[in-house]
Amino acid sequence: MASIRDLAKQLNLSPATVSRALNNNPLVAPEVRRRVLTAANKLQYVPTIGRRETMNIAFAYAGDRSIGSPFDAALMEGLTDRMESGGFDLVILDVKRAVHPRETFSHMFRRKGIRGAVLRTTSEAKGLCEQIAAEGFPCVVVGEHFDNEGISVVRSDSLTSSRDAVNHLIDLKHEKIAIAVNQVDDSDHLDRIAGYRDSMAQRGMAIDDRLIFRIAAKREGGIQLIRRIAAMPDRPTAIFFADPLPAIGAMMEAQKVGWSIPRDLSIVGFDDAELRFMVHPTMTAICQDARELGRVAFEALDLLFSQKGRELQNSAVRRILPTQLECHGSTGPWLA
Amino acid sequence: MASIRDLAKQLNLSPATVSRALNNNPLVAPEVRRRVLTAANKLQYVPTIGRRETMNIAFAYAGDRSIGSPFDAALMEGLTDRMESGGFDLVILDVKRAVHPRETFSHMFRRKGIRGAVLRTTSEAKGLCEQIAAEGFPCVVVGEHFDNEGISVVRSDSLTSSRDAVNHLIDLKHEKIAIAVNQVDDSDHLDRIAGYRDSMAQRGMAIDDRLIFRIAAKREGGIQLIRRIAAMPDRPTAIFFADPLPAIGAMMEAQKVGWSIPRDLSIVGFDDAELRFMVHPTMTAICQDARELGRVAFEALDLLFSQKGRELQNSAVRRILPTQLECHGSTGPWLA
DNA sequence: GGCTTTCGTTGTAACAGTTTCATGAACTGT
DNA sequence: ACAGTTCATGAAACTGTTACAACGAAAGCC
Repeated sequence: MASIRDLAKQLNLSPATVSRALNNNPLVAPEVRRRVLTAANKLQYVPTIGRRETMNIAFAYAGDRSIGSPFDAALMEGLTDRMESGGFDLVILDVKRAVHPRETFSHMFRRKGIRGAVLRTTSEAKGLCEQIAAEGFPCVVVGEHFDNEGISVVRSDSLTSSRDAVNHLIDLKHEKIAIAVNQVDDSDHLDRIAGYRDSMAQRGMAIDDRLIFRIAAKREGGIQLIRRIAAMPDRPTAIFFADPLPAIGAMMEAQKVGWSIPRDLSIVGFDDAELRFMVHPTMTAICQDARELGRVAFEALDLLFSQKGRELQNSAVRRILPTQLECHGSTGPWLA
Repeated sequence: MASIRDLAKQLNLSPATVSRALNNNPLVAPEVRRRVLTAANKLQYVPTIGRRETMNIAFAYAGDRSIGSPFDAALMEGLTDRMESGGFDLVILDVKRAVHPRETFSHMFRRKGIRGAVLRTTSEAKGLCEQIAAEGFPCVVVGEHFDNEGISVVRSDSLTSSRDAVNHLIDLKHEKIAIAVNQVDDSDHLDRIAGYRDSMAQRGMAIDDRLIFRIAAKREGGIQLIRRIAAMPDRPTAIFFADPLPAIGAMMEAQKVGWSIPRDLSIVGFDDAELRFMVHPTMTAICQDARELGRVAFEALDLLFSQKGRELQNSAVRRILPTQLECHGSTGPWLA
């Protein structure tokens, strides 16, 4: 509704200055820029081209750009599925790179004609997402969760399925069950640890903190973990991996060391794509439907758009999708 | 350079009508629209917002959308690597979906403020790419090649490395060497067959057409191929796969059938990502650097932009990147 | 046939945002 | 104190888009 000229009138400025402030032109006083930006946020300014509203949605990386992962690809696929019916276009973005020095994030999005963002983040960049949401820009975070109630989130529920995974291993008579989690903390991964603890406690198993491993969420991490436990006096007989790639690395390395899977070691992994079918033996894994996650993310964003007009505060959306434990060939009974 | 008002003046129309024609508004006579579009193409019309040129580049799927593959993801990663320095944004697009009925492709791109496109295509949609290029819209096709000299192409050279792959198998004393290629024809895959034939002929091996298999480029395709050759009286002892996923499917299925790799069967695959490290044993494969392909694609497009001003015709760019044969654990000498 | 109505097409004008150029204020050097 | 420089801003000119009016041709009605 509010145009640049409306903002200008309200702030006693010229449209030119407002435009410059919004575009991060250095030729504008910092104090004036701040006033313009706060006004733009308060009045829910949306840029238009001519008389048409811009129709871009961003797939934005908040932390390190993990584009290239199957998870992200599937996410985008789901997003575009739903988007094109509404005439939206998807723009790929790295917020840290795209933002100019001393520019607000919402400001950067508006400059690019973006109406809303689907945020991908790593744990260390969570604060960045909170900042964007706090600026009042319509955004949905995928795959993380926040204590902050004001942030819209779409993610999978890994707590329940983590319990299922560990229960599955206990049912198979394993007694020394390890868990391997990404070394950088992340609420979703904390859930997986919580699921592990829950299940162990509920089934009356002792929890040995030395069996909770922090590793790099890459193939390398799994390889190194196998080397570590191979040197242990009484090694675990089953490992639950909270990430896809290290699980695969571990399966390879275990076989290289001469262990047979699942006879000498059972492994439960995590899979967003079809990696579980590409290894030998096929991998028992917790599966999340990343494509569906993308679809739901767009629907959440769309809801946010329609809410934005009516009511401003406390309109956060939270969608939690179930994940499933699929049993394949990498887990078996412990016979020793 | 040319604005909507320039076009209007030249065509004796109002700016409004030109804008409508360019935006596929139905309220414009078909004859008038045709005149506007040809003029827009001739004058190399580029839309601007205010006085600023739009800075969008499309990653466009011409055929079936294969977004979700590691190859595409890596391609995008490479593209964005180079793009952001120039202030460009990447827009994901499905041309068939995005184009309105009776709308030109270049027209659709311009409507969305897109300056140039990187085209991903399947073999059956090659004609679509030729059409876009014929309309004079700056575009680069990735991964295909064309007889048509006027189309800019960035691709890997799979001919040489296909020869290397087959030579490698011949060096290992294999005598019955099969090749498995995607069942839909595609110039890049024809190259791989040509490389196979070249090498076999040069080394004095008989070419048995029954050892040239057409399969689906999915994991399933590889699985079914193994079942087929398991039933053959004198089966091949080595297979060269021209696609990543069936190679992996085949390795799995072969081991399921009880064959040991590489003792009972050698396999050379194809890899755009890191799949070769995720299977057991690690897979000998022809590797292409998809990320680099993306970088080069942007550079080609950038070159096209700068050429466009000076000279109109015959400014097609062709970049062919080398691929490499990496030897791992899935190939070994034939001892029978 | 003459009139009105309707529909399709086009132009005018008002609007969106951006940038060039000019203007004035504040600061700096002598 | 005065000239020169730098910085911030506004007016104006220019993008592209759409609401509204206007025009003309075809169709319907008496």
